[in-house]
Amino acid sequence: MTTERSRQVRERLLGAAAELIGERGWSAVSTRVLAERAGVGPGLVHYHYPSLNALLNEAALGVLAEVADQTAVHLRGTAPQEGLDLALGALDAYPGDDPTSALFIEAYLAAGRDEELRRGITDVLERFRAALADWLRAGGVPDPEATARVLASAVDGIMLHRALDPDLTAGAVAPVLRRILQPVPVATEGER
Amino acid sequence: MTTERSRQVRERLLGAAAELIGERGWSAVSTRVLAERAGVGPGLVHYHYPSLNALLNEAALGVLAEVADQTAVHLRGTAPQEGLDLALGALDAYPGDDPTSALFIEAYLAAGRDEELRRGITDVLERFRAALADWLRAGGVPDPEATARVLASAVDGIMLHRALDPDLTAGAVAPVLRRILQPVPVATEGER
DNA sequence: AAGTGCACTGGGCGATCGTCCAATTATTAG
DNA sequence: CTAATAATTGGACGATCGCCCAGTGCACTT
Repeated sequence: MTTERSRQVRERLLGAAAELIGERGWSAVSTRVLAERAGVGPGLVHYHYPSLNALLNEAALGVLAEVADQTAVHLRGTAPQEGLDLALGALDAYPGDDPTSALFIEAYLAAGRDEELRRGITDVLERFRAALADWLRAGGVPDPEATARVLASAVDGIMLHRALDPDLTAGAVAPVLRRILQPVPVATEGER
Repeated sequence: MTTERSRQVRERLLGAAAELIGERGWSAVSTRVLAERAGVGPGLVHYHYPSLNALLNEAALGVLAEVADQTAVHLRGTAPQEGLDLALGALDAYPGDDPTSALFIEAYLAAGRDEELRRGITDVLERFRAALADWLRAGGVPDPEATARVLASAVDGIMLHRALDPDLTAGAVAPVLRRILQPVPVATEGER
């Protein structure tokens, strides 16, 4: 039987893994530093998980799913422009060189080399894109499906670049990204 | 003295490094597999380069600079819409799960953990963003500086997502991304 | 108190890591 | 052709890797 204490240990291991993936990079996380960060013996990793990689997969997927679902919930019910500002503001909490931002990118890369992780991330991403498309559709944004894809990619791209370009703040990005949410050439009456 | 033959060997080492970074990930490239891929003895790596990481830095930076400069040249003189289609078409040559795409992302991540690499990539990126901004300005796109930043980020983000979303083709992305290049509906661009 | 079983420790296993270096080969200078 | 220098090899070094496992501690039942 699995006790409450062991559940807490697994949680600490997952938390330590999420930190270390971002700090050191996916393939540079070792069982020993992971165990040390979690405050347990080195052998515990392979007691609770079949392999180190399985632990890393679960840790990364957990963080991704949590951030994605939480973002989708926060967006629900807001107008496109308002929601965009809100999402970008939340993005400002991740400076780009923090462990969480790096974890996202590391997970995407690792997914290209691990079939199981790829499936998991694809599921999370598909759900997030669907929620994003619904939100865009409700806001009257044209071509919501394709727009959702591009928007999700662009936000991750900004997260990726932000570590190398401190000027890439939400304030600088928002006015440009806003154009994506507006209908094409035909001049309608201005909002704002 | 450095002979022609040794120059070719260094080139083969750099080429092998660029491949392996994309295939295995930055921190999973070892001196021995690198030397084997380049067809030389394992000791040659540290004969030509002070460390393995120095070789990886130079290899990644070389590819990045080449792609960036080449893209900037191709864009020069084209109209915004036309150039965007051209750039996205060229992007289709990288399916997302190919070594070159992954190399880009790996290099960005590694830059967060290596000060020297960070400086090198920042230079390349700054040059590319400046060229992109000039091109946008010539095309009459509003706020060319910020637009260039967002566009560069978005393209990298699409490259990142493409490995996980085969539907993210140039054809699906272009119509959405095109909106970025268009002025906002209401002519007067007020500032706050 | 003895028994049972999960949680956990710490060290051992062979493999591989980055780096270094003596020895060997290829190239060039005199 | 010989001497000198550059280029290259393959193996050694200690450290670290993922994984495994015999042994210990602890909570709970009987």
